[in-house]
Amino acid sequence: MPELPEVETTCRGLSPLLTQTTISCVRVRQPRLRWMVPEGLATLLPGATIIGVTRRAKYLLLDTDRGTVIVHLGMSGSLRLVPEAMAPGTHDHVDLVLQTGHCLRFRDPRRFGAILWTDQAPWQHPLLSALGPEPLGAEFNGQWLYQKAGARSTAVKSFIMDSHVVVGLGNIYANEALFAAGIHPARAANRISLQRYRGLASAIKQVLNEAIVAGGTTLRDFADGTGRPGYFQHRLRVYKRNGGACVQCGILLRQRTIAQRSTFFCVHCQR
DNA sequence: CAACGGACCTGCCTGC
DNA sequence: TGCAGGCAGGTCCGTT
Repeated sequence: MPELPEVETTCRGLSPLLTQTTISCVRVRQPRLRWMVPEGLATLLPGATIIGVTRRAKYLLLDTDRGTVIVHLGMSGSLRLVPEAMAPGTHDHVDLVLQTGHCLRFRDPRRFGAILWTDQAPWQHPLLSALGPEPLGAEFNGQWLYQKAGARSTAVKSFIMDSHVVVGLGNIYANEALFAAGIHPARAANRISLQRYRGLASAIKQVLNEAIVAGGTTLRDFADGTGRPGYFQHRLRVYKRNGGACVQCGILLRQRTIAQRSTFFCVHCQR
C-alpha cells in the first residue's frame, strides 16, 4: 500500500490529532513484525507525550518527550485512530492507547511493517542514516540523479526505486513518473542525459505532489489516519493499465517484469 | 562496488 | 465447491 504519498497522507492526518496527547498504555498482540516490536515500549511509553508526527522516506516518526517511535507500514500496513474500546481485528497488532480515550491502531496483515524505538536523533538510526534525499526537497534534482547514475547499468526504474538514490518511490509512482518523463523503464541508468534526468526529477516531484493532494492511492484498503481513502487511483496513467490505451498516443500499454516488479509503460511515448 | 535472487507474511483472484 | 498457483503498495540481506 504505502509509498511516500500514502505515508505523507497518514502523517498529515494524524499529526493534529496526536500532537500533545499522552500515551496511557501500549498493547502488543503480535510482536512479530518485520522486526520484533521492542519489549521496552510497554514500559517506556506510558506517560510519554507525543510532540509531533513527521515523515522521513516511508517511515512515520512519532516524536515523544522520551524518544521516537519509528513506524514503517510495509506492504499492507495502516495506522488509524479509533475509539479505545473498539474491538481489534485479526491483524490489528499494536495499539498505542491515548489518554483521550482513543488509540492509535497498527494493522498489518502481511507483517512486512515495523515498529521500532530510538532515544537518539531518529535520522541516526541505522535504517534511516544511509537514506538518499527526499524527492520533494530542493537537494533532489536532475543533477543529483545524473551524478548518482554514474556508470550504473541497472534499469532506470530500479535505479529510482533504490532508497540510496532517492526515497519514497515504490512500484506505483516509479511507473507513473517514468511515463510522465517519457523514459522507458528498462533504459540503463547510465544512458540518460542530464537534460532528461532534469525532466525525470521534475516528473517525480509532480506525480508525488499530485498524489499527496489526492490523498494517496487506494488500491485495496489504504485509508489515512482517520479512515478516509485516497483518490489517486483514478489518475494513474500506466500502473495496472496494461492492455488499455495510452492516454497520450492511444496505443496499447505493455507490461513486463523488471527487477521482479511488474512494470507498465508505453513503447511509443517512453524511450 | 553493483546486480540479482531469496526471504519475510497473508489475502485475494484466477483457472483447473 | 475446492485447491493450487500466482500475484500484491517494501526492502533487507546474502551471494555472485
